[in-house]
Amino acid sequence: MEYISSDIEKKWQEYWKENESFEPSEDFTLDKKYILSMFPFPSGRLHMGHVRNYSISDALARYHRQQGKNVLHPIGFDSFGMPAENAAIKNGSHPKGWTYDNIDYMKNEFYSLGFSFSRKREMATSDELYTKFEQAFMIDMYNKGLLYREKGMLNWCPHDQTVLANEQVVDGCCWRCDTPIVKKDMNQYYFKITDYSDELLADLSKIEDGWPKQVLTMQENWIGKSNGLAFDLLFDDDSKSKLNAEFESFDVFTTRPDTIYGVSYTALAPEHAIVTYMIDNKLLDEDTIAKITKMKNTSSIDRQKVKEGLALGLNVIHPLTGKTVPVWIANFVLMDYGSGAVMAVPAHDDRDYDFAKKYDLPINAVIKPKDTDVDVSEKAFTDAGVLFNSGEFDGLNSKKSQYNIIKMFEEKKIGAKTTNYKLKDWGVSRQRYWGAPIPFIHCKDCGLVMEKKENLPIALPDDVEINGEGSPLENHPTWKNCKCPECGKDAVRETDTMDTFVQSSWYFLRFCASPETLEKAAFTPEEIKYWMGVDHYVGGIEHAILHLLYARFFTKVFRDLGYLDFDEPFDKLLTQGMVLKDGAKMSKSKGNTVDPDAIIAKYGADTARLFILFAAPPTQELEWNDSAVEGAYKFIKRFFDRSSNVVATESKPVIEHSTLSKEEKLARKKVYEALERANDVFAERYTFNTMIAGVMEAMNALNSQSNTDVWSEGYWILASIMEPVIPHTAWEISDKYFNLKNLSPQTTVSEVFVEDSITLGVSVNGKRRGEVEVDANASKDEILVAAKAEVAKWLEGKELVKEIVVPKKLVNLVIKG
RNA sequence: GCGCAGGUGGUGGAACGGUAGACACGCAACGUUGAGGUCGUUGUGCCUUCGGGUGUGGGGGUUCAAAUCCCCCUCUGCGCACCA
Repeated sequence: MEYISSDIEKKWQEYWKENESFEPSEDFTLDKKYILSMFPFPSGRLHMGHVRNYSISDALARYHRQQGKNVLHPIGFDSFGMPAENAAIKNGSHPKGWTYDNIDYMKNEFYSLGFSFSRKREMATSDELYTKFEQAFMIDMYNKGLLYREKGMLNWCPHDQTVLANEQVVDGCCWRCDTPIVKKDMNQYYFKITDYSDELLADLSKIEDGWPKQVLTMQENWIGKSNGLAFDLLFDDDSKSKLNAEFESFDVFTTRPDTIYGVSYTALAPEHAIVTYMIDNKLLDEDTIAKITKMKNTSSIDRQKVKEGLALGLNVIHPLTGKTVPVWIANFVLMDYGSGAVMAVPAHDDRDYDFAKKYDLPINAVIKPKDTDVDVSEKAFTDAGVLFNSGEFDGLNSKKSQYNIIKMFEEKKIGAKTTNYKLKDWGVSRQRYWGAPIPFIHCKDCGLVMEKKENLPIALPDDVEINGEGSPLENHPTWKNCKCPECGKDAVRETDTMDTFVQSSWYFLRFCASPETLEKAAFTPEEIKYWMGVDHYVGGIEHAILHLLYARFFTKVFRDLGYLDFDEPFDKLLTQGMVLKDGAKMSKSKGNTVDPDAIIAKYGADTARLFILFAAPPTQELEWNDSAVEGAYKFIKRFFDRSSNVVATESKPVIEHSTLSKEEKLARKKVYEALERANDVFAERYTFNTMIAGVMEAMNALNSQSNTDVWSEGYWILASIMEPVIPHTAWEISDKYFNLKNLSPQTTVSEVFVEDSITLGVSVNGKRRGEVEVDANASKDEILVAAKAEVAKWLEGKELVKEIVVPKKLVNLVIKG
């Protein structure tokens, strides 16, 4: 019988659909596994990265299903977002039609790959039902103070005409279209993620066993916690009067209080309130104001290129020495970190050093290495060391003095130990159409008012014109008009929509909702309790910060809102590597893509899945290789063809091992080795490539013998091992010969590992010189006699100083002379 | 600059201190074939005077034994980056 992939795959895909083979049970007493892969954006067609992502999660899902677990393996679409609008502008399509057409197409692709998703839980985040529950959460979060509206300087992408979160600005440019970001002053909604900075950082320890270290580190760096001293710098009298007594002081933060005696100037961000006051009140000359304005309008990338500054003509008093210190503006001081002002110690900070050199400011060294003198004539000395020229702290090391200096500031009540974070609140409003509307209303009398929950969802209007200019909701003639839920007077809806990362921050909770729950609630507490946390989360490393941080944040918020009672959503995270071709990431612009549909048409889904899981371990990059794909196809064909050696049976054949020939014994051993490797791979290593290699070895060994029972037993087990990888072929074989009974937990047989004789490597001084075959029960002395005979020529005339026998592995003889 | 990951045949990759290169791709030879492909068998790290030598980015160390552990260097990829 010939292997015709299309016939077999179609047959089983229909069978799985008709039999609802992959729907999870609602029996919450069963052992569960929640296997989740990051859901896709409905871009139109699957790419190889998708195939890899879902091949990995599907293998996990199918394995655990075979093991008798109640498996939830859902799929959905992250379907709001700008590409739908961009397509609308380009082709005149409607974002909704475009999106749902793409979803239909991609769903077919998924099922043609044989992925074992729960069909009943399919959803898209642009579904009105999804929006309904999400809007209710927004209202809850607002009421809890976790969502707020504020005017501020925002990241604005001039190309996409929308605001971006800090996380979405990459190297000063838009993460989507690479356009340089400009700052724009406007109203924006924020999630108060900074309330959770400490917990998001601390709880990384709760998931460190299940997450890649790289991701943990990236999140840690992103949150960016640093401890230090915050204190006020008081203006001298002259400066106070210059400022019309409006300002007494300003606040600075330092992580190096040990260098405080080295302060030779201070610097404000160009956006600092004192600078703004001086500009507004004409306390600076025209030329200076023009320079500051230019500084403020320079993009963040350009601002990093060269240090610029200006003296303000103000002085503050050093809190410890009492000396006056000049106040400057410096472009490297960031308004949104700390207080937007710094104390500058050029002798011990690289940035301060460059700036001092440029503007000829004093460089006063106060820290030196333990054993030598310090030299700051060429560059700053930024290491920790020993203090000098530091009054009562002379002679202390950096660490000790930091503690003492902070303590002294606290005792004198002129400063305090302070923690700063790089993490900022998450700006979530977008001035776009294709997103979830923010369910808030602006009333002239009542101000910002929440929509009533019974009126949700606030759905998008379909009749919009999308031309890329301004917000279609803002320009819609009627949609935004409404009545105030509080006073009933005319009011207008918020026309901003939510960042699409909001939808992906809780979709994994929505998947827990059973078909019965779907309409009634986002999910029930029982469902969440049973299915969460996600046992295996599979996705790309590119989400290491954005999505994974936001999802962790939402989980903690939902916990505090009382919807659930755990801290972290994803127990284990598997970040798959990229799919490359010719050494570069597959992309349309590079023209090096391989279309999954074409591979399925030519070789079948099983071949695509086998190649992808065999070519590299899942966490590594995967280089596409056409002839290796061909190789995967040939293996499946061989696997299928040789199944003709099997005799149909409904239970695994019982074999009397001792009566078998050497080849037959070896075949059984290889089969059971493959089984043990498979169990190990699924338990912790996920190196499917080695599991498949084990099956190939077993196949090679089976082919070297002709015992029908050994063939049947071998296929009983190998088809079970391979089912998560090549499900169609495995079900076809298992159905034909085993009535599918072998797709179940497999037990090992210890007798196959018992050997009559074993081969040991023999090395002399660690170098391999030969091998000996000895009886399995041979004593150490017997082994040594044989080993010495084997390598006699190497031992001749030498003194044997040590003999090491590693059981079942090797013998090492150490000689001298 | 800081952090993380990594460097093994012609290629993808095995080897969780114990016979380096499993398994596969590629290549070569032979068989099958009118030819090509498929399929099957065999070989394949490098050098070699066929004794052997050498070999996991480079150098050192620990060990009876190191791709694996430790130190230094180097290169590559990824992330963060004027964060005070």
